[in-house]
Parts: sequence; structure tokens; C-alpha cells
Amino acid sequence: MADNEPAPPPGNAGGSLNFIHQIIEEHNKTGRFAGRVCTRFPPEPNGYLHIGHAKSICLNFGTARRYGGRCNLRFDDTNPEKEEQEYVDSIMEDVRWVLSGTLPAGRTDPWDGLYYASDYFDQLYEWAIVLIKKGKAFICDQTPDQVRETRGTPNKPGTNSPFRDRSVEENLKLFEGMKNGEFPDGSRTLRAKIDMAHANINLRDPVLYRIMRATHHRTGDKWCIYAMYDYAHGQSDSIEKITHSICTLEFEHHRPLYDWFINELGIYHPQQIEFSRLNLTYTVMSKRKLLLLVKDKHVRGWDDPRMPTISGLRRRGYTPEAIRAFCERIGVSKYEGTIEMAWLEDALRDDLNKKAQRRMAVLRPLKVVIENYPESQTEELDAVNNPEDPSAGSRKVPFGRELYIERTDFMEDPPKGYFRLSPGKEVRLRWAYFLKCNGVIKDAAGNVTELRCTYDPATKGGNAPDGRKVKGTIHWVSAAHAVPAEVRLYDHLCKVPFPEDVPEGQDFLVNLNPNSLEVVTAMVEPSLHFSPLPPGEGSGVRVGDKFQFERLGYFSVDKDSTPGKLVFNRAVTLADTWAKMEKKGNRQ
RNA sequence: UGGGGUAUAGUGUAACGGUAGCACAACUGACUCUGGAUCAGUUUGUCUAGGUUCGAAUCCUAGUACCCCAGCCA
Repeated sequence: MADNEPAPPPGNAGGSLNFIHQIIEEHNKTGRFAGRVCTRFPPEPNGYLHIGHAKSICLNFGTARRYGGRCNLRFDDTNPEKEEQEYVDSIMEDVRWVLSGTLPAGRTDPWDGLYYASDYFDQLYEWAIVLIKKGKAFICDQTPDQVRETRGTPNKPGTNSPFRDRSVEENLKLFEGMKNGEFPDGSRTLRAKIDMAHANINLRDPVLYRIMRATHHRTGDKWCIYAMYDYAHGQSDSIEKITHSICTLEFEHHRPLYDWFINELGIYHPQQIEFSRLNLTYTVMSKRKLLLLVKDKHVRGWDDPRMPTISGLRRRGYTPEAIRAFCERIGVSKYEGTIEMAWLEDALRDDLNKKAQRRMAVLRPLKVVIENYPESQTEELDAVNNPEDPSAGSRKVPFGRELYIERTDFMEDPPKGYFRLSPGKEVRLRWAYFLKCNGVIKDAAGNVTELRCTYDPATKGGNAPDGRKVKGTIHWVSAAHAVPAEVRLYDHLCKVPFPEDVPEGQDFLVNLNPNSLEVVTAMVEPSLHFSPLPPGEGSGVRVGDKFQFERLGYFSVDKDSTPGKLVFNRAVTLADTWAKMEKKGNRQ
């Protein structure tokens, strides 16, 4: 994909071509486009991009890159009622981010051309006149209801509009009147004159232009008629000399209509190729549904880390490399399946395991007092920053008489196979000493509030000179030095793998996971403190910095952080064999 | 009694008439100062029924299942 990025590991895509690349290579062989490859990514600026768009971005930009071609970013902004500049801005930011690190030196934008369908409004209007003059389009005065009623159904042909046989002169005059604002919104349309009995409903005299007085984010109030997507899209591709117009499956039966326009107009003919859109378990992926989640405040915004949006994934802690690896792994086909969320999560773990420095953080603290450790003593111990990357070096972590450990790392009455701390048992404190539990202090309700332990001074660094082994190693932070931090623990947005599968009359909202966000106050090691300074200035962590909290998962510094308060998002947990064993035990 | 698509392990994706492979998941085991990572191994598959062929996931015929289409949305 990129010059400075290693080739993807031999996954399912390794070595073999996806069906789109096969088609392109066939075209290159036969000279259909003279060896030229030009693709485009054509979002409508009516919402934020999601992981499904990332698949399309990787496909379109990756294909262009692969064949030495070009890829445009084009905003299909033909419906001013739904489109906003905010969305344009977010889309550009997200495309840049997904592709960041893959660009040749000196380039900031991944697109070879930045276009808007609104750039072509004048040309589209001229072409409409051409169609009218050819007798291939007419002004229709039917109401929306009448249009619907006369369109027929999949099983029943439609009937001709009574306005279908207006003269060319009258059509021309009325169309100009439409453009000049002489008629009210919705009172007339320009329609193609094709075949009201066509088996493909898209060819039953589709609407080309509607009257709509809405301020367009780019053309302002210049127009009060707007082309329909179907009329604009194919010609936009044609204008840009797109060779391979890659889109999702639902546009397959629009292709004959696009071809009809191109042929009637006698203009350059791109090749449209359809692939199946991405579906993921435990989430929803349509802009309509995501908009609903935002508008009705089921989540905290488009970039809520539970959202499958690119901005949500970014905030959660995903890296562009992980997103790209995921898109590479899932492949491209026309089969409409659903990818398991575990694939996405695995891609992130795979990336961050190599890159993220390790830190110790205790999510649900349980106090430990080491009775044989001197009262006022503290010391600094060496901790390796990343065992996968020696160049990451090491750091000092403070140790003292009082510590916090994870509540789940202690059990008073442990089951077989539990090798963390329990009365009389010994564990290793990561990078520190062996620790043995001698007593348990409880509150009136019987909850464990504190552990009384002893340590073995001879095991400093984590190894026993007598060669004795411990099975468990647990993480900890020194109570005297610990820094409280807000940690947001995320779970799947939806509580079932296929949230759209609901009984009649219900919608996916019933399947939202009520426990998708849990907020805890964790204790983290003091090397983690927030810096508001730009990267490179002073010490501390910045928004977006990622760490592995040992044994817990990967965490990213959230933008809500302030110098007085760190906020982390849990991007993904670590694989947890013990949790799996427990789950299996419970099932029996 | 419409049209357009798609069917290969649990999930995706290869194989383009010649040993059904890979990844994720699951399960074993090894190793480990993260029950992480890593390594080794195991289980599970060509929608069905016929046909052509020495040989079929692939070609033919007939079925079956699922998806999309009746916006002046994209």
C-alpha cells in the first residue's frame, strides 16, 4: 500500500488478487483504459465516516497506489438539506488520518484531486438540456404521491406520466423556469424518459432534478434546483475520467441508469464495480442509525469511543495502522457477510503490542500493607517499558510499604487453578518482590478492605536466589505515589452480535448494551502525568498517547484530560486466559 | 408469474478443470517476571440434487437459501 510500510503479512489477501484487482489487471491487459487507473472515494457530507468507509478508503486509495494511478476525494453534495461543512471537515480529517503514514514525503493530503459534485452543477444543468433536446427528458408536474403511485411495484409495471409528451420547447422553457425559481418547491421535476414498464425500477422515468430552496454549503443560494444523486454520480465520475468506479452492492441496479446517461450524452464511460459493504458484529453501521445514536444522546457524540466511526475509533485508541491492517485482512468480495468484532480488536492488539509502552495501573484498588517493610522507606525499581521493543528502555517505579493491587488479584477462597494472591500464598509483584498474604481485614459487611502481607527482601527485582518459583505475577502501584485517573472501560455498543435482528415493531435500540461504558477511578503509576504542552516539550503524556496497562489492556489518553486529571479510554483488553477459564467454569 | 446479486470450516477469504489453503475464533501443549506476547499442534468446510469429465468448489441442468430494488435520499 505504501512505500514506507511493510507489505501486509500473508493473510487471505497475501499473494492473491481480490476480484476488483483481477478486473483491473484484465483491463490493463486488454488496454481498456490504456493502462490508466483512476479511482475515487465519494462520501456524502451528511455524517461522520465509519469503519465501513475505512474499507472503501483503503480499497480506493490502495488500488490507485498499487497500480500507480490516482484517487480523488469527491464530496457527493447534491442534497443541501442534509449536508454540512462540519461533515466535510470531519471527512477530510478522517481520510487523512486513516491514510497517515502512507504518503510520500512532502505530501499532506492523500487525495490526488479534491472535488465536489457541486463543482459540476453547471455542467450537469447543460447536460440536462441536452437530454431534453433529445426528447429524453421531460418536466413532470406530478406530486410526489402521484409519482409513487404511478411507478408501479417490482411485480407491476408503472404508468406514464400525463406530462411525458410535452414538447421539447415547453420542457426547455419549464426547466429554465425551474432553475429561475418560478415554481414552488416540489411542484415539478425533471424526469428521464426511459420506460415505465422496465423491470428495473431505476429506469422507470427517474427524477433527475427537484426544486428545493435550501442553502448549499458551497453554492449558497445560487441554485433552487438540485440534481438527484443518480443523475450526478455517474457523470461526475465521467468528468473526472474515473476508470474504476468502486461502490457498494446496493448500486448494482443503478448501473444501467448511469450507463444510460453516459450513452445518451455520449461522454466518457467509467467502469463501475460493486463490492459488499462491511458489517461488524455487536455494532451498527448505517449513517442513519449512527446519527440517531448521536441525536438522541445514546452516546456522547460522533466521536464517542463506542461508536464504529473513524473519529470514535481514533478517540478510543485505535491506530491508523491497525485500521488499515484490518481492512487488508477482511478482503473484498461481493458476499454480504459479517465480520467478527474480534478481528478489529485483534488488529489493534497486534499493532499496539509492538508499539505501546507498558505501565502499571490498578483499576479497582485493594490496599496492601507490607508489614515487614520499613515504615518510612521507599525505593525506586526498574521496570522494562516494552519487552517487545528493547529500544523502549526502562523506567523507575516507586515502591513502598503500602500498595494497591487489583481486587480481582486476590481471592480469600480461590478455586483450583487460581494462581494470584490468596491467604498463605505467594506471588510476584511485577518488577518488585515476592509477596505473601498473611491476613485479611474486612469491614462490617464482610468485604475485604485491606491485606496484611510480608515481602521477601531477597527477591528484589522479581527473582528468588533460592530458585523458588511463583506461578503468578501481579501488577501494583505504590499507595504513597499513586496518581488517581479516570478510566473509561468500554464494552460492545450492542449486547448481541446482530443488533438489527429484532422482533417486528422493534428497532436496534433495544439491543444497545446498557453496560457499554463503565467509569472507574484507577490508581496509576506516577510516570503517568498529563502535559498540555505540544509533543516534544517537557515530560508527561499527551492526548492520544497509548499505553499497555500490564495485564489489563491498551489505554489511550482522552481529550478530556487536564493537567489536574488524567482520563484514559480502554481501547481493547488483553487476551485473558483466566477470564476465559472462569467463564467456562460458570457455564458448567 | 418482476429484476439484480451472492453461496467454500464458527467468521472472513483463496484455489480460475488437477493435493481445498490462509487469517481470526476455538481447543491441546511448550515457553514466559504480563494467565500478555511467542512457538508447536488439533478440530471444523465447497448450499442441494443430477449431469459432463480420468478428475469438478470450478463446467452444464434443475432446485434451495439469503441480500438489494417501489425517496423529489445517497
